[in-house]
Amino acid sequence: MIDRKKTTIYEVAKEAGVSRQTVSRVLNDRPDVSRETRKRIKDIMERLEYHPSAIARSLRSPKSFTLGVVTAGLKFVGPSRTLSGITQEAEELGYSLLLKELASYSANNVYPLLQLFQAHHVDGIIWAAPEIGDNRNWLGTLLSEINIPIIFLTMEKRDDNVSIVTIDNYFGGKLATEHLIRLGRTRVGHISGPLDWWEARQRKQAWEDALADADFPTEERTWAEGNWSSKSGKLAICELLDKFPEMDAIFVGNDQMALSVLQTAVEQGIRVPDDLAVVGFDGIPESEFYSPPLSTIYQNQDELGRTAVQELVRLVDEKLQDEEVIEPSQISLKPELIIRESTQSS
Amino acid sequence: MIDRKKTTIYEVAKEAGVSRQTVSRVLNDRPDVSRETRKRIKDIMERLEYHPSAIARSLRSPKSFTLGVVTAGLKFVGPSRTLSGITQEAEELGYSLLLKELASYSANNVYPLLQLFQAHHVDGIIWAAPEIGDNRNWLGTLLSEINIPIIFLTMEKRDDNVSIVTIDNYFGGKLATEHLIRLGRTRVGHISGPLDWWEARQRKQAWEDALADADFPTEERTWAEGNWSSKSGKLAICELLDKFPEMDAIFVGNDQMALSVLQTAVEQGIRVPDDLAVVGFDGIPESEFYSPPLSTIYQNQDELGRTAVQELVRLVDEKLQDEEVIEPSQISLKPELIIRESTQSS
DNA sequence: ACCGGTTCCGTGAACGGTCACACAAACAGA
DNA sequence: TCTGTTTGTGTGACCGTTCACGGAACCGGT
Repeated sequence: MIDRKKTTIYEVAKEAGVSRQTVSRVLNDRPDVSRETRKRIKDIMERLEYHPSAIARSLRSPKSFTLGVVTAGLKFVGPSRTLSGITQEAEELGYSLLLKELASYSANNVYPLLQLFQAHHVDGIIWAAPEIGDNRNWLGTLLSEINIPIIFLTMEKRDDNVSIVTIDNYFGGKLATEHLIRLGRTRVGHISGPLDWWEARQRKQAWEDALADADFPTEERTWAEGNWSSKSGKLAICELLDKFPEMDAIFVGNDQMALSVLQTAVEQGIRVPDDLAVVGFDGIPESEFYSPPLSTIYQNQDELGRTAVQELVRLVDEKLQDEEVIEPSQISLKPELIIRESTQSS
Repeated sequence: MIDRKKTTIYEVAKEAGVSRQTVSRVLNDRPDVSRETRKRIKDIMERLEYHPSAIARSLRSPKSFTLGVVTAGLKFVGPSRTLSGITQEAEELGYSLLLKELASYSANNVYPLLQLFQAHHVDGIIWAAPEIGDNRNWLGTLLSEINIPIIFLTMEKRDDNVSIVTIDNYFGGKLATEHLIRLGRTRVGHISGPLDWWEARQRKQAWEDALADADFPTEERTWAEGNWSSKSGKLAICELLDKFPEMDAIFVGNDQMALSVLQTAVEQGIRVPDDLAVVGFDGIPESEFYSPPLSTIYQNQDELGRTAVQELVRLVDEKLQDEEVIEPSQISLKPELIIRESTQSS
């Protein structure tokens, strides 16, 4: 099947009694080859089990059909779901992926990464690592120097022409908080994600704004900060119950932390939703099987990844044709509210 | 920083007044270049912001420093944790990764995949997709024809010389079941994963064997099959409570399904662990925050991935030197029992 | 019989490096 | 002084493909 010595275009050409260029034309489905010759060459390629070398191809031609992907925090559900969407869509569009996971969230090693991608002639780059602290500072300086289309996931809209695909976290936060308000809750607490994450800030801001719109106060003592993990959620809910004992509802920054809220409620004899209504964020499949089932904001990370690939490929192709001036795309996907028993008794 | 037209080895050579070969020698840290020349060339490379083309390099030289990775089910926790370990270790060892996710678990599209990896001149392949049904049938026929080292994750040991790194699922199942037996439970049920998965079969077999060793019977009515998801766990536990009402302990195939067991216990007024002791499998971080906290078998998937990369790189280097006869490695990592309140009241 | 347009195919160069080898200078030992 | 070895450097070919040409054969139309 796969030979020790791989067959090249030359051998196919010799076998068919044509030049290598004609074989190349067949390979790329160029029109200027006669029916019979094409057929004959294709048969020979089949028989010789010839497969073109992607490496040699990307060395010579402007397109490599390879995309670079930067991710971070693969051990968490969100990033890996997104990556899954990316792999599937890339497969369908005929692209391979060069994957890099950022070990830390800091920005210091961005340049070598871009360098590596360029060394591998990737056609485009998907930046799927979360926006944290100043780890996007390099954008201003580096981005203009790069000749490779980049698409960013989950980051704030900008005025410069950067292409972005994101999930509307602010909208999601509004959905969650307004749902609680509509239930008649007036003292709504919040456990945020780490506030150097843009997503965490968006969700928290939405919580504040929604309550302000309804003329309910938010204070320092009505929220606490976690780091997305269940463990941090545990600490946060304990702190919050202490600071804000009259709390009758809570919007938690993600489902993992919300799990700890439910556990703590059980331990302390707090009835959910009667004493405390709980809404999470993410909509992971397990949330339906918490006790009680968790109301949450579902974000379709799979689609996020797929959309990113689609847009990036569009950018790549546009660039290859127009040679100049690509309009950047800024796409925002809307999350959805899922109502379960942690806010509404059945 | 990153120039529009990338600089090549020629420009560096011209600037330094030497031949391209000398520059290449500096690039590869060959000994036969004088101190001063090396220094001068390195400075010039710095100044010109020269970076070698990985593509051109892998076209000519026997090593590409790229590994192919095949994964499946990235949206689940296990595979993505493993992948995370792979990315980190590959990064440390200076390898890039070409990632492919199998859309389905069937075996039909293995050949194109191997073909693709070969076209990209990968140095080695990590097969991190689970062994399901007959999706490893291709091994016998294809493997011998391939000239690229492959390492398999999580599969049964074989007599032919295939390199494997795996977690000892049978051992983990023993740990879990024997723990329950030691607690004095005599009617231990089981919810398995899908039995076309090798891992699921191993865990179930261990459950049977452990109970047999203790002279407790296992019957058709004392277990049920799930598909790893919480949803399937829900169905399974309901079925099992019906078939096997006197059950006083249960070993569940993974933590997600165990979550549903706990939820169902709450709903039906079954006290955990008093009426029913529960052990899961995987040791996901959330399991500590279930109600009650879940006893489980922790498997270090991160290390699994790291080990796989280490072994693969070893194979690659050996092959490059010896030209023949590589001893295959079969490594088995042991999971650990974590005892929490779902089996032992605090 | 001449011309322009298709249709089909081939040749040299290029992509950006590395490999094998040749070779000159410097140094050592006899 | 001659030979042998080490040290440092350059030249041509090559990896496997595509690009920019160029050109032959055939067609219908005048």
